[in-house]
Amino acid sequence: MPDLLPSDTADALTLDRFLPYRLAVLANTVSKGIARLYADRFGITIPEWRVLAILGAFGPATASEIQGRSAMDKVQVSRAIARMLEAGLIDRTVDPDDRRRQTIAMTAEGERVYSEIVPLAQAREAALLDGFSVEERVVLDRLLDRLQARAEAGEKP
Amino acid sequence: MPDLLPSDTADALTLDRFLPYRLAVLANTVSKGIARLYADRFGITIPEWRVLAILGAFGPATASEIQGRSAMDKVQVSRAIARMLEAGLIDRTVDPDDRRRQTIAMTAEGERVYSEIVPLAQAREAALLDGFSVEERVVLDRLLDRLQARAEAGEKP
DNA sequence: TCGTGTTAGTTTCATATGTAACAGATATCG
DNA sequence: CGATATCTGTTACATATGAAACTAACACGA
Repeated sequence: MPDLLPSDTADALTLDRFLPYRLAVLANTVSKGIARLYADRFGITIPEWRVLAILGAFGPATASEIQGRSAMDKVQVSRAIARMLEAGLIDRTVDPDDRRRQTIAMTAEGERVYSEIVPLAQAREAALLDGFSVEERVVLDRLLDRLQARAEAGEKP
Repeated sequence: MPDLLPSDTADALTLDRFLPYRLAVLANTVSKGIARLYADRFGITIPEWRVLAILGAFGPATASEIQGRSAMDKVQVSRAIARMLEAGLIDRTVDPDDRRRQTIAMTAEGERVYSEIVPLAQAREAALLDGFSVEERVVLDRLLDRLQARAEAGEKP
């Protein structure tokens, strides 16, 4: 019998078929694999990579914009920024109109690291999806979006 | 193509469509939702819930068996066991044939907590899949298994 | 039975993380 | 104006985590 179907045995729960557990294990396996791509080579962490990815995709941004686009909380963003400033991957300039805000931009070094990581990350994503047909990728894409929406909907009540 | 902005480069990567990132965010959203089910009410953590789930599904087991069935490392299992012993949810008996091994079993209290959590967890899983047809559940099930296999395959090389 | 190697499980230590408190800047409303 | 609220970002503290060192028990060959 396939899993994820309404169970006939009412109270049995097999951990390795339990969707939240499977998602946690899968995400963890994938994250570790990706992190190894840049942890050793560039000495950056997952939050730092995410900041780079946001800046690479959208250009300079404030910390709160990065936060909004990355599902990281502001403490994670603040700490990632601190480390990246230290490492010379980004610089920041205070917004003259609102001196609370600081616009973050990649340095030339940050751009260089970014442009090296992106192909590695994309190759890893492609490897994950190796053997998936176009149709399967579309289905996966939609199912993940729906799961995310359901997960967020279940948060508030 | 002019290279005015990083986002103009051909190989741009949009974080919120990047599969590893999406999996991480989804798993995190789901895990937090589930954890709230038992964190407040029963005072147990995710590793402890996993130990309970293993014991509930397979019966008494040693720490290393729990480890093998749960994708947790032995440190996590050891710490979960220590807390659960303290809380009276499990007890352990030294294996007379091999005194390094300790068989872990739920206490009556552990069984009670387990039997209360299982329906909550299953309801949460059902809520996640609400609106998914049987066919969609089957497809999701298979895609997740294949992704997990691909993710593990990408670990070694 | 001694020595070496292996296994089960625990502890240590350095780092990562989340919550909450915080400081500084701006916004609002009387 | 001026008091208060709100926003941006940082810091402090307590807890969680993972890697590696460690202890105790067993295995097995010389």
